[in-house]
Amino acid sequence: MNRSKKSKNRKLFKKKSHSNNKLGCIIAIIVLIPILFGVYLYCQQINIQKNNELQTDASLQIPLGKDLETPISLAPRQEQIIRHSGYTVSYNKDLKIPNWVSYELTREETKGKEKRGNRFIADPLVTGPIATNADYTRSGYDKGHMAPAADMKWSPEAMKESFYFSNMCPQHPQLNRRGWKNLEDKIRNWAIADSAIIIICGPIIEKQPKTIGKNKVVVPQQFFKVVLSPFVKPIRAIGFLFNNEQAVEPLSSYVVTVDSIESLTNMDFFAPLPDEIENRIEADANYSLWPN
DNA sequence: CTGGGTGCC
DNA sequence: GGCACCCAG
Repeated sequence: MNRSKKSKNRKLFKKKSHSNNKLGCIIAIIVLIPILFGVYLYCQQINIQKNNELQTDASLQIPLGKDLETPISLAPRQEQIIRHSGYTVSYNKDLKIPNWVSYELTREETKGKEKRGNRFIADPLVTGPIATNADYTRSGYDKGHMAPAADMKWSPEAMKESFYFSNMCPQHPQLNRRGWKNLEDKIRNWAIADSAIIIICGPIIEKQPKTIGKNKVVVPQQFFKVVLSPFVKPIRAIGFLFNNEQAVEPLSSYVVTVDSIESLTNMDFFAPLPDEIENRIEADANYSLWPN
């Protein structure tokens, strides 16, 4: 009896120990999985940092972030600067069009799948008059996006914002649907190739501009686009200038220096860059340096 | 909302 | 063909 009890006890003990081991294993796994996952994420982070170091010339001390996207106006003018999630706009209520629109497009953002919205509406953050659909209807001009919808596929919010009239200019159909669109397509490819691209674009207005619609929406004479590839070595920038008319020539024929667009618009682009770098890249207009 | 138009990869 | 820019009704 004694023996039997002892044996039973031992059995019980053994059984208990076995069950403890099992429980221990499960707990260990539960604890280990998040730890391993954390380590994995940390390694990825290191990798990303490493890649950025590889792609960026660290010695240039390039300040990253929104400031590079925001041009400085050298001449006073009507403007309301609005930062949307997908782009920043300087809206001009006197002209009923933007002075400029800027945003950064990353490689990741180009992979977005959000569908084109097509709902053109007033910008809820604009104070003052703004264009309507009726102003554009049968005007002979397209509602031309400055920040294109196709660059906002990464977020429903950004997609919606891109259809605000603060992001729209009267644009010749044969510019909007051809030269301008071709440039947008090209820049998307550059964003993929160079990991990110900073884009600033807008209208150029003549002295006595034509207007359309009841709201007298100003019809720009020209459109500019300046592009910065901040993560390549050497860093590069390029400018484009289109007349607001049919644009069917190869994109290279619309290339100008960023400097020349600064003169035309009285704006300073990419000011946070070290002067030496800024001066060099803004005087350069070499289309062949850019990815295909 | 749908249908139609055009150009380009 | 699909996608991008749109237009009109």
